[in-house]
Amino acid sequence: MRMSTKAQYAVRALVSLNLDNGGLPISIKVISERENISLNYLEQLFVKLRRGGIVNSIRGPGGGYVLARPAADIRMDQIVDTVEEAMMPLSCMNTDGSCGCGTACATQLVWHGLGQQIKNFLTSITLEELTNDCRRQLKNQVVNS
Amino acid sequence: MRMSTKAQYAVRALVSLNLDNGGLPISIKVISERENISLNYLEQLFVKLRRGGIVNSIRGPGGGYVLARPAADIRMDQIVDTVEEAMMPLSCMNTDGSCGCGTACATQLVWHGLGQQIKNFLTSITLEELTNDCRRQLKNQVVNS
DNA sequence: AAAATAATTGACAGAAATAGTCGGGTATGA
DNA sequence: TCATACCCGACTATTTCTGTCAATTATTTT
Repeated sequence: MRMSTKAQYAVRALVSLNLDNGGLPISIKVISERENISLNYLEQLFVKLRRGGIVNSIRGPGGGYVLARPAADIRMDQIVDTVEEAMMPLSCMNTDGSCGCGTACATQLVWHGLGQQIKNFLTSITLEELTNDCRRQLKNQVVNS
Repeated sequence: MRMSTKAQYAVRALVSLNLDNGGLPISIKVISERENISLNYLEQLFVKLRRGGIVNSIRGPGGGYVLARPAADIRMDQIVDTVEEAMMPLSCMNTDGSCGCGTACATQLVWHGLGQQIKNFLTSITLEELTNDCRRQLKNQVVNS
């Protein structure tokens, strides 16, 4: 059971994007340096995020990316779905969607239920909340130093 | 986000093992045919399951595998943990466990929380429950045919 | 208009994990 | 002693993940 780095990077990058809002677009070059993620790899992710309607791009000098809607309206599951193709490509499914098990198969129910749990959890968290958590952490770091 | 076929096969195989209990051991050859899973691959899984204390093996003719304890005492998370090495090898962790993020990183909290959710879910289901679900399904199939 | 900036795109490559195979070995009951 | 069935390690193929490179297109500033 694992979550791809794609999803992890995408979330981090979006938090970073939302963190420092003067309303101005931020280039992925900046995010790449700040988050220590390969520039070219980030590009790929942002292409998907743009197509998925999570961010808008602004070209030319001074350009970059901005959120396509308020951070409070962007949920974790949307980010993950956009960046990874299939969440839980699952089970004893044949390519046609039928069950390839020899015996009747109750285990499908389990994986399906698990998928729902994950989905529910990710749906319950917005980018705004996540960013606020991050702001709190940053503040604590300053206080402690 | 995906669950390996290892985990899926292991669960199916164990349900199959528990389903047909005359108290007699069942060979993986039978399970392999019944569940349509490669024999040699199943062997690998059962080696792990045995080492993990989920099943016991009985060698020689008429031998096979039996559950090492009552199905009601075998939980899904134990099966998955036994058969996959690392559940959620996670995050922006460096190899030493520290956080490799440039900025303070709240996203770790999310993945950690997600891991807990998954764990909780899998912990809440026993092999016995799963097998009963399967028995119900089989009964319905007979009625409908 | 030209130059500079920055997004856009697609092709490609290396590494790692996964899935599955093969062949021989060992214990055991009939 | 023979057939059965587990035991084990090495090997291979495939896929997915992660990341790189190069060329292009669009936009703004000068």
